Amino acid sequence: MEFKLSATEGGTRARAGVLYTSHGIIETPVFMPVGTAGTVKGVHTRDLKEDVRARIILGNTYHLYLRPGIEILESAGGLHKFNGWDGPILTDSGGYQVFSLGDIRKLNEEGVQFQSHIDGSYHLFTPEKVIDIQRTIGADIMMAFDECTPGDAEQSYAKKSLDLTQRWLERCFNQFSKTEPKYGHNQSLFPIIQGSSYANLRKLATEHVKKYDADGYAIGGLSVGEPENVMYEMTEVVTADLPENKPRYLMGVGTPVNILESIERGIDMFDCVMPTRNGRNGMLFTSKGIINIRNKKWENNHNPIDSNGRSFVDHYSLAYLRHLIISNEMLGAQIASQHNLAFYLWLVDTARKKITEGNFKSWKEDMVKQLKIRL
RNA sequence: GGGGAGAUACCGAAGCGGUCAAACGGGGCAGACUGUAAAUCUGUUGGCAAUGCCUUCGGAGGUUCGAAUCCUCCUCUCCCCA
Repeated sequence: MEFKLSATEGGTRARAGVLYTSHGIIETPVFMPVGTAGTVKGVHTRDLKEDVRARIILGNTYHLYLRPGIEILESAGGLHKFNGWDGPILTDSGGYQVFSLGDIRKLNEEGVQFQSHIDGSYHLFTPEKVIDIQRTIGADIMMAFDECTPGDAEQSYAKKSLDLTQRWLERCFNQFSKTEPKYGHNQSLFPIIQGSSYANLRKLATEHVKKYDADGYAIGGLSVGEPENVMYEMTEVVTADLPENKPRYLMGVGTPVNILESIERGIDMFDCVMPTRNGRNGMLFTSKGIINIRNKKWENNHNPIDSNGRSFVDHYSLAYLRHLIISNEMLGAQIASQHNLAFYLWLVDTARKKITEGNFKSWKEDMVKQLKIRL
């Protein structure tokens, strides 16, 4: 995998680049729709590609391992064949589930024992196993197995957690070098920088991951309960020390404002469930601000969802979408998800364009104001 | 014509002498959601000058210190038999 910077903007750390993968090129900054269980919920791959214009999507190791199971994925010929998405795929390692599954998992040096949220059965994830599973899934970008440390962790715990993540990283890279891709395309492994809300730990973590000379670097453990300004501070601390010639991925972030602020701080890649999950729950992101489509005020508004939107679903009316969401009609969730994703991709595409033109910063300032408005 | 059951807030439905402005569902209204245990979850839902007051449980009377709850009459609905 190769990454080339194509433009930077003076006075900021914003960058535009191109990431070359076996399944196609990815222009950055990029937003990657989350497809946990092998599907970006409610959106067809054709629409993802042609309408949303997604360049890469996510899958999740933990969820795919539990269902459909790696045997099925292997016999399908990998996730690309299984779900029909022929573009690049990034898989999260299950590290986030170490965080989000809270009380149904146990963590020790060897790895994490999970209790399946589906049937309660016990499963052990180790760094080695997680690499093996991601080999079988066939992800273009695999993520290291980490502990996603909560944003409000005590420094002593954050340090202990970071140390564990670092020992696991060593084991991930060992297993990575001992194994081969299964389907004839290249796979990369990205380390994840932890350190909770402590700048000194984040710096240590950044120095540590650089030793692996990976194809890209991820920042994890942000947007997990810490204040927004802390998230930006931590991002700055890390991007200051990362190599310029490798992509930086800020995991799980975020709101449209978070994304613009983080692009300014030198991030190239993002993913977040927000456009799909919040979309299903009635929240629309637009270039004019945020809409809660369930609110009564949209009941009789027959204007398009987003007159500036570039998705074909944007011509549906606000009143119609409200009706669908209120009635729990599945088309409502589909339209809202597709609209939001198309908006997110428009946002990063436009950011890229502005960086290339050298006027990102001023555009960003205006957009941030607009994006915070509740319509 | 005879016998029986019932009428509770926007809807359905508990409650059957005080702790009832009234459980629980649904619907309505609003909020949350950041590497997806989420088409989920939370709050609220008689009125008001609101740590209190006012009006409410089909209608009108009555019993009682006190009634959605007991009694009388009326109105309406449903079921069974002719």
